Amino acid sequence: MSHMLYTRLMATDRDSVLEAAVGVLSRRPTAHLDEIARAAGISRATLHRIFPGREALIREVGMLSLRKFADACDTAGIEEGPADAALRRLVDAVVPDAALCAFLAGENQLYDDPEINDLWEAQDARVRALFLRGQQQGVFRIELAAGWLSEAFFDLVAGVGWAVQDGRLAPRDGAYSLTELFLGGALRRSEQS
Amino acid sequence: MSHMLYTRLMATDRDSVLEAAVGVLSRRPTAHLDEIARAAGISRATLHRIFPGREALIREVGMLSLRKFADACDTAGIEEGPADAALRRLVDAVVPDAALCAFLAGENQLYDDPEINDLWEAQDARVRALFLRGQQQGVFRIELAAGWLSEAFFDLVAGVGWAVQDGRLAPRDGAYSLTELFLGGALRRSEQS
DNA sequence: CCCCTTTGAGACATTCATGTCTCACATGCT
DNA sequence: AGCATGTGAGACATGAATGTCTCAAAGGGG
Repeated sequence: MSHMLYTRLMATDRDSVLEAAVGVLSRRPTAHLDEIARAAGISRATLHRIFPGREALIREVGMLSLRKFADACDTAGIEEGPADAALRRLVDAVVPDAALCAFLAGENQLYDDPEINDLWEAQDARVRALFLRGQQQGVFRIELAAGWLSEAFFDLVAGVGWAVQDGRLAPRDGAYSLTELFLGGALRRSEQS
Repeated sequence: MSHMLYTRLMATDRDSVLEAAVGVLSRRPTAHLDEIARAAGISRATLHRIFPGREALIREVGMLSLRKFADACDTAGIEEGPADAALRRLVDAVVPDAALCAFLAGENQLYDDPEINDLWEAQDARVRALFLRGQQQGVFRIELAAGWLSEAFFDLVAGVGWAVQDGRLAPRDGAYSLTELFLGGALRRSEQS
């Protein structure tokens, strides 16, 4: 009985620790465990009790980030309807977790793990497919490779994550700024489409 | 006499080592000194003779990167003429050294150094001023904050650096892809401006 | 041809983050 | 109150990367 309760408490604890870890690691990938533990409000000993070691912690953060990104793609339904509308939905779904994407972008060592790499590859393929579909639908420019659009999109999502974390961008401006710049570009147009 | 010759040799050596270091560090900020030395084609001992230690090496790479970026801003003449044309010139000037920007973006610890931070602040201010001028000239959209445009621009430059380094983007496509996406956005427009 | 300088390879000490352990304390339940 | 479990603080060992040294070899200049 108490076992199940502990399990549930541990679960929420794990996630809250992981989110605190993202906050630190997305900004400083080499942060010490002391720092991460302090950010999570626990001691280094407890951190070690939850995760066997640094490697495991990083891995778990990566898995959480990828899971959340996959969830965002699901809720946004990026394979449904017009590609531009799908992308707008994706932005809205993913910007709240932009810090996770910033972490994924900065922690290249993550992709040494085959499972992580496969998961990432799968999500990346989904996004690439979205851009490819958009080009076939005639809503995205065909002069820019779908792979580049996908890559640039991730870069900007990560950029929003960093900017919000450092207070250079208001959280509520994130989605708008990202969507407008990515879809519309920086140039002002006399003739509005 | 031989002294001056040595000095010159050392100087070119320093720069070539720094460039090799950028190649490694922009992708893996935690790379060991062995790795960096091997990438530069020298031994760890010689690396230590040129730079007192890891910290100094990182610092020098940061200084070189900032210097090169400042040079790119100078050659592009970003404070001259229409802002959109200035930005195109800046892209052309900076894309060859995009890996350096990728390094600057990933090595946040760099900015603990006041001198580095000041140099960066100065360049960032120049780019922000460019976007602000563009907005005043009516060529850049005013719905997007100049600070955000500047930040997103750096993110995309770094993204180009990473993509080129990993072979996901052809070097000669870098400038075009960056300019077109950043200025024009991903959306295709029926009425071409 | 000899000497000077630089380099590379390796051994060695040192530092620091990590991983492991113990113990005292707090909290929650019976 | 008594007990059990989880936690924090700290000591300690370990391992890896760094910093320092020596020495033999290579290359260049006089």
